[in-house]
Amino acid sequence: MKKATSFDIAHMAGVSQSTVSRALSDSPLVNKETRDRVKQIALDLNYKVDKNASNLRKQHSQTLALLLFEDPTNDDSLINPFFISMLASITKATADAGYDLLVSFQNLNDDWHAEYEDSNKADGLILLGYGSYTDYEYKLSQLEEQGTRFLRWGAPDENHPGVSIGSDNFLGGYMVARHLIGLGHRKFAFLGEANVGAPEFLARYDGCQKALNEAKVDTSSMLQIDAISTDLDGFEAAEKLLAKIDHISELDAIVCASDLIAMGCIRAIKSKGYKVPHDIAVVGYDNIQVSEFASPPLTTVHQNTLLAGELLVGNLLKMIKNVPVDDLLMQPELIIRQSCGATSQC
Amino acid sequence: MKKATSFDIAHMAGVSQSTVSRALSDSPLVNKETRDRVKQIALDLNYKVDKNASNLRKQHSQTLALLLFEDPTNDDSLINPFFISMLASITKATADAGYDLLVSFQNLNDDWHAEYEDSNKADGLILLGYGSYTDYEYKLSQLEEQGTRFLRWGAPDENHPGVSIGSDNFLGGYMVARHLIGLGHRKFAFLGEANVGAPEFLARYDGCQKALNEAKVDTSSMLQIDAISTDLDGFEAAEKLLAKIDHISELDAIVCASDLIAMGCIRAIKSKGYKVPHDIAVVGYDNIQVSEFASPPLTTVHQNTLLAGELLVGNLLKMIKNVPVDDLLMQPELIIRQSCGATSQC
DNA sequence: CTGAAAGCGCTTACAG
DNA sequence: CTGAAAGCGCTTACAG
Repeated sequence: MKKATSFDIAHMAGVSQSTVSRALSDSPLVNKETRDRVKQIALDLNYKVDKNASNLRKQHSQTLALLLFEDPTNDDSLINPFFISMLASITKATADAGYDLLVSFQNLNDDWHAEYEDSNKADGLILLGYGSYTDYEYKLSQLEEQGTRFLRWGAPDENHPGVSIGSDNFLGGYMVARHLIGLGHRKFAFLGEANVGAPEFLARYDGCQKALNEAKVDTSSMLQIDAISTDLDGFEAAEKLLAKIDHISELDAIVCASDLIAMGCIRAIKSKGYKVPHDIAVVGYDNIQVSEFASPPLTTVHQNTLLAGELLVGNLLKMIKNVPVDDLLMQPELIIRQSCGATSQC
Repeated sequence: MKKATSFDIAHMAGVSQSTVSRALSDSPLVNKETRDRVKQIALDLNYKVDKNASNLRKQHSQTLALLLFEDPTNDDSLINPFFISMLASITKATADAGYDLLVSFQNLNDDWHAEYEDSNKADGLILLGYGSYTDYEYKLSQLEEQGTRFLRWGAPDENHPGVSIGSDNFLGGYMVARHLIGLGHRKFAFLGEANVGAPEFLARYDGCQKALNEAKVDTSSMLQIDAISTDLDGFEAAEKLLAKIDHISELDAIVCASDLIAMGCIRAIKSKGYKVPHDIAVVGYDNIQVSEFASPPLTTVHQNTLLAGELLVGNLLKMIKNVPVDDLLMQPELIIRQSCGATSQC
């Protein structure tokens, strides 16, 4: 059976096709009785407005595109749990706004910047990725040049084109260190890259440093080992760290740049026969689901992904309506569990 | 700047608009030089074919829709990790096939069945949901009646309309029990719903029973406590279970219908001062990421989500091309870790 | 309140 | 190998 068109409805209702279109879009221009009749027939025929035709005519798609890209050094079968959480909230917020969501995993090398808005597949883009945006800053500029509406998840940065929404990683790192200092810890190590290639991690590291400096803790000999956000890298980084010291007592606390790193770190510590937090405190970042079930449960920093998704979608929609929008920095929240030694049940 | 159209390109290339269209779609009908010239101009202008126009004309959308729905009794901010894994693999497989993916979280009550294909937003649907399909069997029938191409994730079932791809939960449950029996366990309990409302769980339960019967284990007094797939429900179900017995030695092994249930179960056992697997073995199902980092690491059943995604997308694409497609049952895989007492490091 | 008409930007028979 | 033309199914000025 061929799909019904607005002409079919018009014929059956004894009105013009224009009237059908108006009735179906609840135009106040059409007589209530006519409208109800048309709507009933549409319902009976299971008629749905053809989106392609409608979008072509209206010159927009009523859909948003979510471009997810991860550090290609990561195993791509394993999506960062934090992203997943964002994905879920963006999906929800998009649906709530009456838009469709096109989801796409992008390789950093692909020609992703061009595909979506230009072809009218989406009215705007959300860019979600870890790591340094410098790698594809050129692409962002191009996006902007083309007049594409896009919003980036990440720290606002004057040097980057476009507007962004991000979580205050500096503050998060600061909060973590303040908390550990308050618990009496003084000898710190940091696991995770702390360079411009990983701006989120670097900000966490810097925030940490600030708290230590404020507390007059000597950080000149503070150890830092690179690790990307995986359990395995965390494990290996912790092993390297442990190999560098003579005795576990040389360290009070290990600040990990992410929960995944912390999970691996705890594994490595345990495998050497040490106990967390008895021998050493470990904290993570992200509050991924695993962190709650870790042993011991991980003290970490929570980012409100639900709010983030709503903000991302809400502001992108504003941009599409040509409402100017500012960068946004969200406040993280410290989640205190057992791994730092703060609670009794260790 | 207004977006370039194929007419603009035609004008600049000094050819007709038809030729531009042909050149851009690599039609062999057009002279190589003409084609190259047209393509170069398109590149210079950053021209992209308008999808709405193209789709309208071709009468298909080159996109697939993924409809995710969960048991509404679940907290909807928490997506089942197994789904997430499926989502990732479906996204990838869809992209590999050159299709776009529309993602949507559905409420079981919504009018989801009608929206997608009828409006030409998608060429086909993938339905992904836990629980019983009987609730919305009517909607599936309607989908079929309308000639919508759709594929369901779940156990093939003669009573359900449409074709499905699923994992053999009965076999998974059977494998788990066989393994535990081989380890010498005889006194079993099952945590998770085992009724028609949760067909996946029921199949796991039944498979378990079969192995026990084959091994001549008396199952007449086997305890079973309902739980949906959350950590909290697992915790509460385990507490109920523990309250029903006089001493932990009355139980050898607890088979949990999902990893999330198992996580809660282990927490409950530990909180009572017992040790897993020393005092009692616990196994899960799904092999979600958490299971590996659990303490002790969880013995569980892995479902190959990567393959599942490829199969789902591949077969849906076949259906769209009117190639007949059969139901598929995938083989699960037992993942042996410490929680069952099989490995030394307990 | 309603209808006839134009046009969104393509693809693809049809004709040469 | 190329072009003129039709038409996909809508929405929305325009005219009444």
